[in-house]
Amino acid sequence: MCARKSHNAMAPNHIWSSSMHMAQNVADRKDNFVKTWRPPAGQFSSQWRQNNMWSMSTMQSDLQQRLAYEFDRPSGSEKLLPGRTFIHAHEKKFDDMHDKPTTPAGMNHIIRDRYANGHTQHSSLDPTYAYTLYHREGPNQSLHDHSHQHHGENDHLSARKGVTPDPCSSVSTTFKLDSHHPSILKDDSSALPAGLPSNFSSANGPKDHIRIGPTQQQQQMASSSLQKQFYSHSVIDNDFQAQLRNGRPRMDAKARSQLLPRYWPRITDQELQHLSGDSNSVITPLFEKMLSASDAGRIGRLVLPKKCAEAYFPAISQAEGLPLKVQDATGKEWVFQFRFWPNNNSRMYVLEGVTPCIQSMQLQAGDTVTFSRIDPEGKLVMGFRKATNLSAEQDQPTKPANVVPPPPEANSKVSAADSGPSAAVPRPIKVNTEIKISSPVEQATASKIDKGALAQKEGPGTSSSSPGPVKRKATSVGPKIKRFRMDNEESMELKITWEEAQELLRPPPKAPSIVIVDGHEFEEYEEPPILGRRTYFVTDQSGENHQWAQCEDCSKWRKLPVDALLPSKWTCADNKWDPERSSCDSAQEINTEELTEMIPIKPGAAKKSKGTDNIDVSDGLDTLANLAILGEGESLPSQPTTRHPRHRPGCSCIVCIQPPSGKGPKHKQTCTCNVCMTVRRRFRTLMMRREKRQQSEKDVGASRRKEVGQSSEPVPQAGSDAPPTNTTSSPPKTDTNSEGPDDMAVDNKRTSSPIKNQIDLNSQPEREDEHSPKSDATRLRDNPT
DNA sequence: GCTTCGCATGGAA
DNA sequence: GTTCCATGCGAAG
Repeated sequence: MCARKSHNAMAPNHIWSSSMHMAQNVADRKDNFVKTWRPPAGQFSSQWRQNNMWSMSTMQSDLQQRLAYEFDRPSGSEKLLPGRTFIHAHEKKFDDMHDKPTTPAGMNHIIRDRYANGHTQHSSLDPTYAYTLYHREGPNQSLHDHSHQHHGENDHLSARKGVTPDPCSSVSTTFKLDSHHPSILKDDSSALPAGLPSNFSSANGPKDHIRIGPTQQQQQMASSSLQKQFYSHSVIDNDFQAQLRNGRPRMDAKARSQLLPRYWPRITDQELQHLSGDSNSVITPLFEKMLSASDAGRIGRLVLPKKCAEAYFPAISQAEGLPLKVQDATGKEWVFQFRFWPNNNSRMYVLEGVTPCIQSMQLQAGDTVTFSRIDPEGKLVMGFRKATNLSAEQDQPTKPANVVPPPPEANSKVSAADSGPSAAVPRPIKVNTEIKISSPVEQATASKIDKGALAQKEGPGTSSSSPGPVKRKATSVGPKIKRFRMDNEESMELKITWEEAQELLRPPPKAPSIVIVDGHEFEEYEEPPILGRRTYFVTDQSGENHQWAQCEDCSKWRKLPVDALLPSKWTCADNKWDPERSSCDSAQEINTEELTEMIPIKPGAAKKSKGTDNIDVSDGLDTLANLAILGEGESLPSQPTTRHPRHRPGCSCIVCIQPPSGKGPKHKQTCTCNVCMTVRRRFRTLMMRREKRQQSEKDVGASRRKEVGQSSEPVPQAGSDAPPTNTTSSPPKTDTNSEGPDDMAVDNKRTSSPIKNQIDLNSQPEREDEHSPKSDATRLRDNPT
C-alpha cells in the first residue's frame, strides 16, 4: 500500500513507469511526454510500449522493488515481473486462483514444451489451453509480455509467461493474424535498449500467436526462422478456433486474475480480423469496457478501469495526462486525453473527449468498447460491440467464456470488404437490429446520442460499422443498468410475478437428471420449464376428478384426466384421452351451462381470442396454478402431478417424495436433515398462512352471503382456493393417478396437509405473504382470463 | 445560465 | 475494510 501510494505520485502504470524510468525519468517524462508527447503517427503506442517493454529488463530491479507490494495484489502482482521468483508465484497464483479445476498440470509444462520445441502440440494442452494459448509477441508487448525481456536461461520462463503472462500482459492476447515482421523487428530494434539484439523480441517472446491467415513476410526477416518457429505452432487447434469463434476472453488465466471479468476482452477472431483489417497485423486485445451512462453521456469522459489503464496505457504522472491517439473501428483516429483524477488515495483514469468518437460509433450505455493493440503499428484500436441480447450478455460477467458472438456474416455492415485496418469490430447485427432500446438508461443515453451523434465524422467505414440508431438491443450493462432492464423489460414481458411463475411452471418434457446432494436426490432439468394450457379441475358427482380444457380451435370444452398436462396450444385433436372427442366436430360432453356451474367460465370467454400469446401464457399459467393448488388442495389430494409444480407425475425427487412428516423412502419423521427441516419449516409457514387465509375468506364469504342472500357460488375450480374447493368435491384420498403404493401412501399422508405438496425449497416463504400459490391461484381463478 | 472541469461521494465488488 | 468506479456536484470559465 505504502509503496503503491508512493508510486502513485509517480506513474500509476508500473509498466509504463518502468519504461519511463529507462527512457527518461519520470520528471522528465512529465514535461516531455505529457506536454509535448505526441504519438508518432501510427506508431505512438508501439513507441511507448517498446520503450516500456525494453526498459523492463533494465528496470527489473526497480520492478522487483515494486513487486514487493504489487505482488500482494492479485491484479498487480504479476504484471511486471519477469523474474523466476515471480513466475513461481504466478504459477501458484494461477493454480490457486484460476483454472484449478481445468488446469491439472498447469500451463507451465505445456508452455515449456512448446517453447522448447519451438512449437506446441496443442493436443497436449489441458482444457485451459484455449485460454492461455493467446500469445503475445512483438515489439509492443511491453505491457503484456515482460518475459520477453528475459531470455537465455529465462527463455523457459519467458515462454511460460507467455502463457501465463504478467497481469498486464496477461490481459492482452496477441493474435497473429499474419506473421510478418520486418517492421516489428525494425521497430523493436529501434526501441531496444542497448545490448538487446534486434531480434530479441521474436526470439524471446513466447510465440503463441494465433495466426489467422497465411504467413507472408516472416521469411524475409532475419529472425524469421525464429518467428516461424514460434508461429508454426500458432496454427490454431480446433478447440482454440472454437474459442475464438465463441468470443471467449482473449486472455489467459493470469490475465483473468488481473482484471475483473467484465474487462476481459472477448473479441472473436472475426472481430480481430476486422480490427486488424490488414491481415498482417497482430491484434492484441487489451480490455473492454461496457459503457456506463456517464461514459456514453455527453460529458465525454470514459472512465477507464484502473488496472486496464495502468496496464495498457502509458503511465502518466500528472493529472492532466497525455493525449492518446486511438483508432476507432472505422479507422478514424481520435486523440483522447488520457488522464486521471486523484481519488481516495488512488486514481481514476479517464479518457476525455471520447464523445465524438462514441457518437460516431453510435454507442450507448451498455455497449462495449474494446481496446486492442495492432502490431506492429502499435496502434491502439478502439473497437466496439453493440450490446447483444440479454441472455448472452448476462453470461458475460460470470461466464465470459461462453459468450457467443454472432457470426461475422451477420455483420453486414462490417464485412470483410470494408474491413480496413480500422475496420469496425463486427457486431451482432441480427441481434442488434432486433432488440430495442428498453432500459431507461439506454433510452436516455440513446436519446442523448441520437441528438448529435449521427454526424459521422469519418468515412464510409463508420457508417458501415455503425448500427443505425434504431439498432438497439438488450445489453449487459452494469449491475445497475441491468437492474433497470430487469425492472422495465423483463418484468413487463413476464406479466407475472416470479412466485406465480414458480408455481405455474411445468417441467420440460425431457427427463431430468438426478443430482444427489447430501444424499438427497434432486432433479435437475436441462431445459427450461414449459407453460401449459389453462384447465379447470373439477370433481364430479361420483367423486371422480378430472379437468376441463378448452380447445384452441373450436373452444369446446373437453374433459381430461387430472394428470393431463396440456401444451399452451391445445386442440381437440390433441385429446388423446377421449378418442370420441378428439375432433372439433365432436360435441361438447356437457353443455356450457353445466360447465359454468363447475368452472368459472366467463360468459364471453367461451370464445376467447386466439393467437394472443399473452392469453395463452396466461392460460398456461392458470393451468399450472390449478395444478399447483391442487397439489395443496384436498380436492385432488393424491394427484401426483401436484406434488411439486415443477415436477412431473411420478417424480421421485426429495421434494416430491418426501412428506414433511418424514415418512418416505429416504427420510424418517425425525429426520433433521436440512431438507427435512426446510420442508417442515416451509410447511408450517404455509399451513399457517393457509389457515389464516381460510379463516379470513370464511369470514368474508359469510358476510357476503348475508349480503347477497346466500347466492350460490359457482363451484370453485379445483385449482382455486384449495380448502373450499376440496370441500366441494373432496375425493377419496386414494389417488387414481398415483404411480404406486408408495406414492399413494405419501399422497394420502399429504392430504392432511394440502399445502405439503406445494412445498418448494426454492421459494421464498417470506415473499409468499403477498404471493402464495394459493393466492395466486385464487387470483387466477377470480380472473381467469 | 450553460458547459466544463475537478473532485467527492457512495454503492458495489 | 479496502478498492474501484459510476455518478453527483460545486467551482470555474
